[in-house]
Amino acid sequence: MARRSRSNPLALAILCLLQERERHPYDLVATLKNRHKHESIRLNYGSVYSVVDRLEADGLIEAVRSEQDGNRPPRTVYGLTESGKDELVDWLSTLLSTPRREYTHFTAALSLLPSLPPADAVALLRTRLAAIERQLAEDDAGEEFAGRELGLPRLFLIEAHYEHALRRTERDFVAALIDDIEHKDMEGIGLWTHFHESGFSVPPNALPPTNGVWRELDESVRERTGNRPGDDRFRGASSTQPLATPT
Amino acid sequence: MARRSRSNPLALAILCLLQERERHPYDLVATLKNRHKHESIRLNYGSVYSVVDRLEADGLIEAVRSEQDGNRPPRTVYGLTESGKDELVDWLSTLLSTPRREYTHFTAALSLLPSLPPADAVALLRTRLAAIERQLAEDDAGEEFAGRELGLPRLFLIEAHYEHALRRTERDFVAALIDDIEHKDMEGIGLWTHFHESGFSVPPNALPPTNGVWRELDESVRERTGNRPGDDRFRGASSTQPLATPT
DNA sequence: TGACGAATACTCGATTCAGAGTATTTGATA
DNA sequence: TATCAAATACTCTGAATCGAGTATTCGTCA
Repeated sequence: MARRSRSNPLALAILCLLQERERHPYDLVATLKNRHKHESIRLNYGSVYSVVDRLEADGLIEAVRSEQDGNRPPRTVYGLTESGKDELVDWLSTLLSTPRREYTHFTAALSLLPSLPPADAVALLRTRLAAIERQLAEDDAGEEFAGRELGLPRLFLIEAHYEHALRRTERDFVAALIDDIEHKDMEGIGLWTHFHESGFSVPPNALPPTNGVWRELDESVRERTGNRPGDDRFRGASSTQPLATPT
Repeated sequence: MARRSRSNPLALAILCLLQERERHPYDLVATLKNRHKHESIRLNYGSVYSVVDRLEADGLIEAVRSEQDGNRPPRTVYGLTESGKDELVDWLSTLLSTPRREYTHFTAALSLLPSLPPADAVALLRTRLAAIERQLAEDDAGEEFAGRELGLPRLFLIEAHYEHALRRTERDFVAALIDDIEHKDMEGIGLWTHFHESGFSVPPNALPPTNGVWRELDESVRERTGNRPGDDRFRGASSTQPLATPT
C-alpha cells in the first residue's frame, strides 16, 4: 500500500480518540474541542468527515454500528482497527522523534520584512509586541485557572506550556529586533532605509552589481554562474513581444 | 469584492518579488529558492502556477508580455498592479502586527503525548533532542558561512535567526520535559504510567468518575452539564443496531 | 560527435480542505 | 404554550494543494 499522506494531524488525533473507545464523528469533534485540542490541531467539520472517510478507506478505522435518535440523521460509530493502532504508534513516534521543518505565518512575514520601509516595520512590530505581552498575561491567568480551579495535571497541558515558552521567545526576539532596527544596529539597515527613501521599493536588485547582496549570494551558493532566472541580474535576453490577448 | 483567502504566504512572497520587477513564474521559483525563501515559505511548482492564476484573476498582478526562447514553452511575464501593491502592504502589515494561532506538527504531537507509554515517549524525545542539537550546530556553522564568507547582512537572515531562537527554546523544553517525565516530576505521571501498564491504552476515561480528569474539565469549562457527546462520560443512550452493510 | 545528466519550464489530476449551508431537537424565556 | 436561540449532526461545493510527469535544451566528457 502506498504510504499515507500524514499531512493532517487531525487524522492522528482521531486515531488517538478512537483508541480510547468507539465514537461517532460529532463526538470526535465535541471531545477534541472539550479537551482544547483544537488549539493545537486545526479542526473543522468538513475536515473531520473527509478525514474519517479516508481513514476508513485505508482500513485504519471501521464502522462498528449505526445509531439513530428519532428523526435525526443516523450516526455511524467508528472503532480503531489493528493497522490503525500500528499507524497511530508509528506516526506519533515519528512526529515526536524527528524534527521537521515547520512553516509559520510569522516566519514567512519576517522573511519578507525588507519589503516594507523600516519605520513602518518598527511600528507594526510594536503593535505585535503589545499583543504578545497581553497573550502572555492571559497564559499565566489560564494556567492558574487550570491548575488551581480544575486541578488539571500538567501532563495534559504540555502543549500549552510549550506554546507559552515559544511565545516568550517570540516576545524577546521581537523586542530585540525593534531595538536593532531603531538603533540601526544591524548590517544592511542603511541600504534598507536608503532604498525605501529613494523610492525604489526594493533593496537588492537596485544595488550596483558589485555591491549586490543577492548577486553575491547567488555566486557563492551556486556552483556555476550564468545569466539565468533566479540570478537577480537576469534580464531575459530572449525574444520579447507584447502580450496581445489576455486569457 | 469578497476578501481574498490569504492562507498561502507564497502568494505574498510572489507579490513582494513582483514589486521588485516583472518576472515569469519560473523566475519566481528560481529566485525564491536562490534567496532561501523556500525554507520559510512552502514552495512547489504546482502551487506557484495556481497561485499566480489566482492573483491574476483577482487583479493583483497582470501579464505584461510573453517571451519565447526557441522551441521552449512560452513564458508569461507578470507585473504588480496598483491593487496588488495595496494588498501586499496590507497583508504583510497584518501578518507582522497581529499574532495568529500557528499550528505545528510538533505541538500537535505533544498534545497527543499521553497516547504513548511514558517510557516510549522519553526514548523518542531523546532522539529528537539529539537531532535538535545537531541542527543547532549546523545553524551556527551556516551563520558563520553567510556572515563571513558571503558578507550577507543580518537584515536578510532575520527569519533564520528567529528559527534559531525557536530551536533553542525547543531544545530546552524537550530536555526539561524528558527530565520531568523520568523523575516523575509532573502531576499526572502516576496515572499515565498506571494506565499504560494496566493495559488500558488511554488514561482519562479509564478513571473512576470521581477522579476523572476530563470529567472535571468538562464540568468546569461548560456552563451546563448533561450526557452529551464530547463529555467523556457520554455513552449513547439512544437506540443501537448493528451495522448491516458497509458502504 | 553523441550520449547523458542537469536545468529549464511547465501541465495535470487526484486529493484534501475550508467553511457555508441545512435540518432537527432541546431548553429557556415570554 | 409559542417562540427563539443554541446545540446537534451532518452535507456539499468549490477552491487549494501536492507531487508526479513531460518535454526541451544546454553543457560536458568520453
